[in-house]
Amino acid sequence: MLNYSTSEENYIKAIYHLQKEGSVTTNELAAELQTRPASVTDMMKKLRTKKLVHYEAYKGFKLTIDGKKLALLIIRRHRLWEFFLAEKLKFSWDEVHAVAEDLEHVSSKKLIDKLDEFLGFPRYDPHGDPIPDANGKIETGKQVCLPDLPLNTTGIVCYVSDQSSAMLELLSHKKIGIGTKLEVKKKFSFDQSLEIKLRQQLATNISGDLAKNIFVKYDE
Amino acid sequence: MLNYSTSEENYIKAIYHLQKEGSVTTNELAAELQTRPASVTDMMKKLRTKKLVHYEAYKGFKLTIDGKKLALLIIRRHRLWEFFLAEKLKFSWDEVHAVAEDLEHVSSKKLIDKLDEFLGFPRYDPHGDPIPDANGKIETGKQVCLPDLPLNTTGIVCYVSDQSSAMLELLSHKKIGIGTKLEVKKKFSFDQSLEIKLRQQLATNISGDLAKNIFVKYDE
DNA sequence: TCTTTGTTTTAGATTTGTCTAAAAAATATT
DNA sequence: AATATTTTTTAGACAAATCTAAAACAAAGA
Repeated sequence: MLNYSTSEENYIKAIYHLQKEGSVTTNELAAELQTRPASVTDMMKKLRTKKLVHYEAYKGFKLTIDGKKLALLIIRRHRLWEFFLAEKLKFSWDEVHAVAEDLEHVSSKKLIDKLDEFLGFPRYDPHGDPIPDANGKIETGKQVCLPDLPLNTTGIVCYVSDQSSAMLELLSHKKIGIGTKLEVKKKFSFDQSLEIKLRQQLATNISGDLAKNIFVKYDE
Repeated sequence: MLNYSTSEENYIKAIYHLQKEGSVTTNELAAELQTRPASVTDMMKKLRTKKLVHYEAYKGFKLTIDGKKLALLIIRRHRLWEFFLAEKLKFSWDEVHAVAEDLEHVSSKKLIDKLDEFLGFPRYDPHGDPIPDANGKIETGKQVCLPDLPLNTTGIVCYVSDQSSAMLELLSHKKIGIGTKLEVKKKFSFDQSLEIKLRQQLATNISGDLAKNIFVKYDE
């Protein structure tokens, strides 16, 4: 894999994030990167000659296979550093992003793969976003704790952080386990309790304490 | 502390390393940084306006107080990352430098101070060079294991890595302890054994196995 | 001291990434 | 369909960091 400038990497990453589907426009990219449309056009020409984007004048851009690979590599670096900062250096949830923005451009492959190993091959960053593996494979969807599941979005329970018998007793009584599908219908700010829909039917209430320990996967 | 470009930081670091004493010349710096004398002159004018170096045309350069502070900060980052790479990511001794060259330019103060804490406030990097603390204080001298002590240079024993009773018995028999002054007079490649001078007088022989576990401080 | 040699600086060009302002193309409106 | 609006691209400029080639300066030798 060749080496790319910080600027090139930031463009590639931004296209990846915007390119949920369809292609990305000049103005969208300029807004995302806090830059001017003219700068975007300049950079797109360069990334086209490097075969990282498909681009024809006035027709928007899409990542090529190579561009997508590069994007996933940068995201891998970013999310591994975020995990490191939160887990090992005890940065708070909201501080990790800014620092990872810088660290993600350090390009040593060995560094990232060893960091991955050191961290125990984590699968999600501190925001619940999946971390691509060394081959660029990435899970679809996101993993968050139950209070962070958007309203009326189906999530699948995938992990429970507190494994005490008291916790497990409560869960089995409510018939919630790994793989259970659920939706959050309402959040009560008073006590952080949630009203959820279980297996497309039953409505139940869950305390804030319980909800914090339940992790679910969902598709954005 | 303001923010400086990677290039500016590399110049500052290079001046610090060359500026053992006296001032640094254009050609010296150009050689150190693998660049051209003309580029050095250009950069020196810039660093002068930023008050990081003292510089008059044709008279060489010296770091200002601020320049020295910045140099020590960069060296702190570099050596902490080296320690991290060797200690946590299990990079080998000779691989850490290149990667740390990139990491050292990530400028978050909080990152470095938290990394320092995470690593347990190490005092020496994997090459035995001292790590400046958060205030920019740095020890003079270097810490290495005995086989790496240059010939005919006085070192002071400061640490013994293997603390087994067999090891300590051998050391006390040879009257070597923390604080003992010694010099290496000869190294035998056949078995890595050393001939050393103890307390400015006695000559003794030390096996390679023993020598590897004895750490000494010395001034360069 | 004058001259030669070597070092350092200047002048001008290049590359990368950005910008502004104007032109061109695409899209929307009447 | 013709016109107005918005989007995108081009053209030309700029700052940072570098380079080459030439000029200026300093140091050393005759």
